[in-house]
Amino acid sequence: MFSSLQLDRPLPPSAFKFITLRSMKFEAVTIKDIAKALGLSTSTVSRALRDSYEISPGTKKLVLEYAEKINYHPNPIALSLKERRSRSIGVIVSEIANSFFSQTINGIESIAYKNGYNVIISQSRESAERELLNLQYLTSRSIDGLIVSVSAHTTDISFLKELHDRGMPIVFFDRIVEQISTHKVIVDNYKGAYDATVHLISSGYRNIAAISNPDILSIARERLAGYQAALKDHGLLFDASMVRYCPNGGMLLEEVDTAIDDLLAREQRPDAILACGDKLTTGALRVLNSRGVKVPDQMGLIGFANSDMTELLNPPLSIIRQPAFEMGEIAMDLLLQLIESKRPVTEFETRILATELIVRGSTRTSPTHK
Amino acid sequence: MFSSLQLDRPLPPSAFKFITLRSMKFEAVTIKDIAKALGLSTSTVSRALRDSYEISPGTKKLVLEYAEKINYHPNPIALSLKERRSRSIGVIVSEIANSFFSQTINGIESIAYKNGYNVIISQSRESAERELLNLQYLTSRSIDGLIVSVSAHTTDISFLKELHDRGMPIVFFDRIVEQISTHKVIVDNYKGAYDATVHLISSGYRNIAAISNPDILSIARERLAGYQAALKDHGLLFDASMVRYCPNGGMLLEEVDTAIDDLLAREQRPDAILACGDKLTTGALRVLNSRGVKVPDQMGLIGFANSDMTELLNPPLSIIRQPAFEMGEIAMDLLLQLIESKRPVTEFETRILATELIVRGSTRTSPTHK
DNA sequence: TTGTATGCGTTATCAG
DNA sequence: CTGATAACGCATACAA
Repeated sequence: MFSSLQLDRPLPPSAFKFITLRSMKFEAVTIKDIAKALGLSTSTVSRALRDSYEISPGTKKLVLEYAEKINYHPNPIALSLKERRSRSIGVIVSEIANSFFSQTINGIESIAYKNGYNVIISQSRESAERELLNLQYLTSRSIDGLIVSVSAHTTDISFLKELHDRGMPIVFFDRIVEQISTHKVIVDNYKGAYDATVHLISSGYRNIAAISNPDILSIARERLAGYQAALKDHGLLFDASMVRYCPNGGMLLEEVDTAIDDLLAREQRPDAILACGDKLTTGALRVLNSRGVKVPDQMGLIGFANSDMTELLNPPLSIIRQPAFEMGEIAMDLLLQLIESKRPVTEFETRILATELIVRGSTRTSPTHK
Repeated sequence: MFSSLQLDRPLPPSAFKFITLRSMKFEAVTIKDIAKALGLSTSTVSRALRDSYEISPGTKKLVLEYAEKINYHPNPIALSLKERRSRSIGVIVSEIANSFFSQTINGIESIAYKNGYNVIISQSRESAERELLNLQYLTSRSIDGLIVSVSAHTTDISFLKELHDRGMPIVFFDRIVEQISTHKVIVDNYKGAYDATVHLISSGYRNIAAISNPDILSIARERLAGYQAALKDHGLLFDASMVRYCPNGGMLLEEVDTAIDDLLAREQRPDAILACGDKLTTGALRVLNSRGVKVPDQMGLIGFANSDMTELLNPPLSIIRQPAFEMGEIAMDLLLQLIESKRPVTEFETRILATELIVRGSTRTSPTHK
């Protein structure tokens, strides 16, 4: 059954070739071709195709049938030039190969698809320079709108601001820019971090550290605020030195290494860690594993995470999950409103979605608190 | 430090609004604006911008400086219309939110970016219909080329074939279409599966089952061929009933459930499983966990996987890793060759990359075999 | 009901 | 060295 393949399968993983022919460029059918073939003018054909009331049923039928037959499709580029809209939108994220973002893009794409829009994706890889380049590139590609989650290093928002001021529809999600008034989609980061911290506390942990994205990101500040409030509400002291920042949001392995090692080396060593970002959660877990620190017995850990692999971890890891797909859907939806609103937009929304606290497995000790 | 945020942070996760004004549409600067402002003709401006030899240094300087000042960027849509190329390529994968594909897209995007190309992504979600729709949509968007990994259900390749025959540059990767002669990028699936199976055998497993993508995919056949050969080379019997197929490649949870449950219910129950696809690997692990079957003590497991979470699993899981990023880079590179070759292409390559067998953790029993 | 002319932004061809 | 004009594919105001 599989033997044929087994026999003629070349084993060495090297490149091999086979010969074929390939010629002419890909040429599309135009309205002109139809007009010529049918002895009509291009305008008549155009109108027939758009089902204009001015065209007789006969010609209409003739044109439509012929168009169908030769597989005519209007050239979207010509249309874009005419309509001054490209029907494509740009998305900027820090990296595609990150569950949260790929799920968000998934949501964006699904709504875009339904509405006949293309999604053009580019990654900043947490570099503000690259983000700016992408931004310039995308806008020079005449996109109709932009969905953005800024990099961990973005401090200069002047280009985004100018873009917005000049009328480019923009929707921010997750890592938003607070200073720009437009639609925004975020989760309740404060509550997510608060609840997660409370979960750690009620699991018996008392000395809870946090690792965070850089402070310039609003999500980082919100999450830390939630963390801090939870500590306070449960009579625990907030110690700023128990918070470690990773400038690249965990994109660099070393920064998580040092953050965790720093915490482990403290004389008052934490008994649990709150990881305030997807990459930070996986990073913390990786480092703790490699240092031989058992989670959750020797160190409690909870963090923001979206990969479906987290449910397979053993011992199980409790996480704070963001509704990534829905965030993408909503962002695209809001963007479409901006793009397609004829009149000036006067109100902007900030959609705050709930996070999901997924508690997995048993906790280290029986709760001593509440 | 964080107290300001903590105070004014709205706690209930509901939508709130604030008022702003927003008016005019986003209008780009054109060559005409420059011409008018400088009292020149559009052709002169165009030539000055392209640094043509016919233009005097004085005018050139004038134009360039003014263009810089008012932030001129050529309209790519007008350029596309003129040059009959869009400088964007289409990518079709089964789903973005899958580590393998998102890493591949990462690679594609990085090469595309360097060469001034846009990447337009769409997902088939393992549906042949949706794949066809996407294909029609992308080609009607006048893309310059296509990078495709077909869905698990794709049997009718006539549209792809016609596209290719009409001159559309196409590169296949991973799930290739063997019948179409063009560049292809795959890993040595046969060897990957062979080595993985040998690893299971040398770990002491003797009764090795496999779960696979549908047989119509060449990668599925190649992997099973490798599996089968490894069994044979080690004196083990191949039993076709030990192979279970998941029609949707593991995209549906139930299909993995039944595949694994079937295997567990056999009178001669397998002692190990080879999972021949990323989704199948995570799926198998999920089901085994939920059924209380301990890996690797009660059931050996090895599979194709790309998520970086797999390294955090405990007990550790050995996997077969595909160099996803590199595959993307190579695919984009080959596509650029096709797009930018002036003369007809006469030779097509199939790049076969090596998989990486990542062995993690200790094996269940000491090897009884070699 | 159909055809002609114009413009979207750009470059290429041809004149001047 | 610079300017006018046509063309890319399409839609539409205007003419017939």
